[in-house]
Amino acid sequence: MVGNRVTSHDVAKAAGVSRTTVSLVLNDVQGVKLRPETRQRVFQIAEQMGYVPNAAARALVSQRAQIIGLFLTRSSHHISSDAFITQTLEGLLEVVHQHDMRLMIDIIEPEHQKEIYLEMARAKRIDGILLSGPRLDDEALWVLEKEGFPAVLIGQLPGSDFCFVDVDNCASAEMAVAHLIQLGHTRIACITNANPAYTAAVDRLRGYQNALETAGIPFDHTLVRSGDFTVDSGYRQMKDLLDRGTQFTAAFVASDTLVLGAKAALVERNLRVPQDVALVGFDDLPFAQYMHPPLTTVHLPAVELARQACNLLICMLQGEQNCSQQMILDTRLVIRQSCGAIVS
Amino acid sequence: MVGNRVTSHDVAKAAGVSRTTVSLVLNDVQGVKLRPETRQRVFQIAEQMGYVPNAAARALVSQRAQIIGLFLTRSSHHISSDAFITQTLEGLLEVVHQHDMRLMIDIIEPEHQKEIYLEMARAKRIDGILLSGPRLDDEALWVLEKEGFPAVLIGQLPGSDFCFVDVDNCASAEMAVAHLIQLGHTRIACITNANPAYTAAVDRLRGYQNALETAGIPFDHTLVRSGDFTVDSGYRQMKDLLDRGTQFTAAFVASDTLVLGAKAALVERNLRVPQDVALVGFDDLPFAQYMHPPLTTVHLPAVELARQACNLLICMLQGEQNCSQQMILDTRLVIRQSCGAIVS
DNA sequence: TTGTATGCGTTATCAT
DNA sequence: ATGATAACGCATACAA
Repeated sequence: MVGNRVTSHDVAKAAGVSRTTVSLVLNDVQGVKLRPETRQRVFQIAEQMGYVPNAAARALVSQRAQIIGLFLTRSSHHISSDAFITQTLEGLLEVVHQHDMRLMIDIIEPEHQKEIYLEMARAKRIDGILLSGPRLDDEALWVLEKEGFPAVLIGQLPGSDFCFVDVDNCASAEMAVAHLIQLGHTRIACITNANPAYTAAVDRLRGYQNALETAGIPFDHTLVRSGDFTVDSGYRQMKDLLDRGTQFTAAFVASDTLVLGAKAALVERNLRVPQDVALVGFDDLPFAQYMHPPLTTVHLPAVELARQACNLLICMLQGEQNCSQQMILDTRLVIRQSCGAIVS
Repeated sequence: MVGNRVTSHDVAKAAGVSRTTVSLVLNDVQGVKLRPETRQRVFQIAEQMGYVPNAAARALVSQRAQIIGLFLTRSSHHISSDAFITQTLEGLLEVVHQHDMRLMIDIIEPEHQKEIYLEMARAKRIDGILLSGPRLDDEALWVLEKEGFPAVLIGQLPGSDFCFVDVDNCASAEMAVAHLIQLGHTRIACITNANPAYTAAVDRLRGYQNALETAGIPFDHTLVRSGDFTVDSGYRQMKDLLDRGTQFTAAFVASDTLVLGAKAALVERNLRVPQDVALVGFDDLPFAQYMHPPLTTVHLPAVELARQACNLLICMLQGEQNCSQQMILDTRLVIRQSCGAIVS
């Protein structure tokens, strides 16, 4: 029973017609008049035999796999605590379903196997690529661009012509830090969400710097730490900041995931939020509003980001020219209670 | 440049050999002696032309897509806050890479589109199925079983012969609740992780009941609420429990994700953990140890669960008979500080 | 309105 | 040691 599936040939034989007719009926080809009774019979027999056209054969002849590939530029070790991924999946699957396509998912380890998606593209295993979190040091990306393979970035890659959907990470971070400054803070620590190979990480850091500069607060590199997507890194970096005795009254942590860890490090030292240290996050993950105190954070429209990226890619796949090339979605600062009241 | 890829024909022509030779060289077919210089040249030219065999053509002839399908039985609305998914992905991708296969992912909405994976199976779009969180009311599963399509469940489906990898949800929950009872609690609330269509949810609830029964504590249905995977549901159900004035000194929340929400509801009422309400979770998600107080919870080896399930499936795919059919992985209660000290 | 023939790009079975 | 040829299952231009 395993392996030998029913083919269009079987259906044709059972229905007493040719394979062509079967194909015509099942694909509902327009401009072809078939006798209703024939159509009816074929349809019914196909149904009852459980016939489903072979995907490989169909892909081979149609030159489209009907699959889009999602690639995550995280090392496998980091993916398990990344809430952004599930939000991306939600948006993607929604759109993918609408277009009767499928989603293939993979991660690109920074070290090796960088060319996985190049291979998948060349093998036509996927029709298009969605790349979440492009890295500046990703060489395969430039090849991809040169070959003109349909791709959309969730995030940005300065200097490339890729279509992308993103938020303004820099301005958003600036907004968050400005909020802290407005509350009277001048010693503000910063823990980035990832290492500087990720464009989003450098942009958020730049936003932090801009806010400082605008307020005339000198930049102090001893207040800055680099995270790596995980809760644990948030804890470690905040602990390190504390261990070194660096003085600060507020912290901008560039990802809510890391905030969880950072807050734990604070609590461990009996430091209260927001009385001793005000906290601003980034992403507005589902749990942010349920933290104690509820977290003030930059709302990132993650699901929508994924939806738009997927729509854009599918638009390109359908050969449309008028699909807008690059989109920046709005963020907003969601003020809750982790920064306390305004001290004007 | 888009679409017209280089084929084995192109490579053969450029190398001055036949397509057969190209295939032989690139697939490193054993038992065939090719002149080293020919092999060398073919290899080099294929490399420099960026030739990658067409996946569809290869799948068509080899009858294997080299893809395994992961199906999540969550509605799309629930997936975005589900940390279990990312852990599953981590384990899966690791194994899938080892075997040079790919991963396709999809969700099965409870309402409709139940037969998605049946179609993917019949279309041979995937070689095997990994189903995370089987539901009792999933009819397509029985068809799948009847057709003998390779599948492994992450979770269990009583009454079916599917291979599966799971933990003993009942015993684990019982262990967690027993811990609470041992600490002197008798009024213990319970918020399940999902609705009763999910086998894991009913098993965990049963464990709760067993612990009560063993301790001679009467079951009180007013202490039980049903969650739906989300942080929000944890909040709502705990709030509801509180609103109704139900008395309890401890709560077993069958998923750490929901604990986040449940704890927020407690805090909102100025109830302290563990002094006023002791809390035990389930899953031991990455953030659990960083909660305040650090969460006592049942450690679920989620990544390992996925790894084993994937190994099992690939084992079946390779036609091996000796792959163990069903596995139960160990859990353990990680005692942290959300239950306070023993009040003996 | 329906059937025949061809090609999609590969692998596998033969010959040479 | 290498090349021609036949599937794999489908879609489709073309013939009937």
